[in-house]
Amino acid sequence: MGRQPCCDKLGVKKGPWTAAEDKKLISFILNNGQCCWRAVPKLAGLSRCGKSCRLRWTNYLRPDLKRGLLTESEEQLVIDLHARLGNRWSKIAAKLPGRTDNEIKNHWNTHIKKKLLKMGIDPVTHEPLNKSCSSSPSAPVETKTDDSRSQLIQVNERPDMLQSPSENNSSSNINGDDQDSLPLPSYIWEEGDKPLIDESWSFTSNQEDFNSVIGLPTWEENCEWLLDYQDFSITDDFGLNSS
DNA sequence: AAGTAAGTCAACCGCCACGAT
DNA sequence: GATCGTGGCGGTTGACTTACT
Repeated sequence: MGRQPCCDKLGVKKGPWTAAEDKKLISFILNNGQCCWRAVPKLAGLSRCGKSCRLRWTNYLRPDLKRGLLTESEEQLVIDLHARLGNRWSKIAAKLPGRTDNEIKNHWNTHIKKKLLKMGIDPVTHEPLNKSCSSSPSAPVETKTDDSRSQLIQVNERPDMLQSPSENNSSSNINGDDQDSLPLPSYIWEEGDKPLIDESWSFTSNQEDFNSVIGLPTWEENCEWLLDYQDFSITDDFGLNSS
């Protein structure tokens, strides 16, 4: 029988998104909220598949995303959660507000995996590479022989970190070098636009309280950097006005 | 300066879960 | 209960960037 493709492949654009496409998608979602993704491309005037639109939105355009590298504590949390959950990136991402599963997955594969291997830890089992089965993978406790292990213990002993990962991040500067945590490309926001906080990415009933706890910017803050960013001479019709 | 290797990350693909019918 | 449509997830790819020779 076979499934219908999520969208007919003919005439569907693939590859990197352009600024104009981003803008179309954003303004559509701002005006209509997140509805049936299959219909979004048609309604928004995009030659993209609905899946692609959803991915672009959730992984890149969502206004509540943090950008830039994961902090030490976020990384540690990812390691701990991975030890418990395995490759359930979306579950792990759910514990790190402002981070996407794709981002965490990428970071795991490019940074953390290597780091663990260097430390002599199997990134799959979270066990030391040289000894195979000293303790259960889901319980990284007891041994305090090397750094990473004791770090795991630290996290495990702090279940509070699971509640508010950035609490001990000195959250206002969650990335340490947060300046390079690139903001959402602001060319896509109209000045004065204020994305509606859809329930799907409202974490609590009181977004502001939540943000203040976990270190996410409020909308006002978001708009501030958006406007600041616009001052960096991003002016033309959706193209980046580089240097 | 040019060529190559390694690293990074946005985006795609295929599968699965789940709700509607 | 079976089928269909849709959203979501995890694995993978490939374009691009950076580091190295």
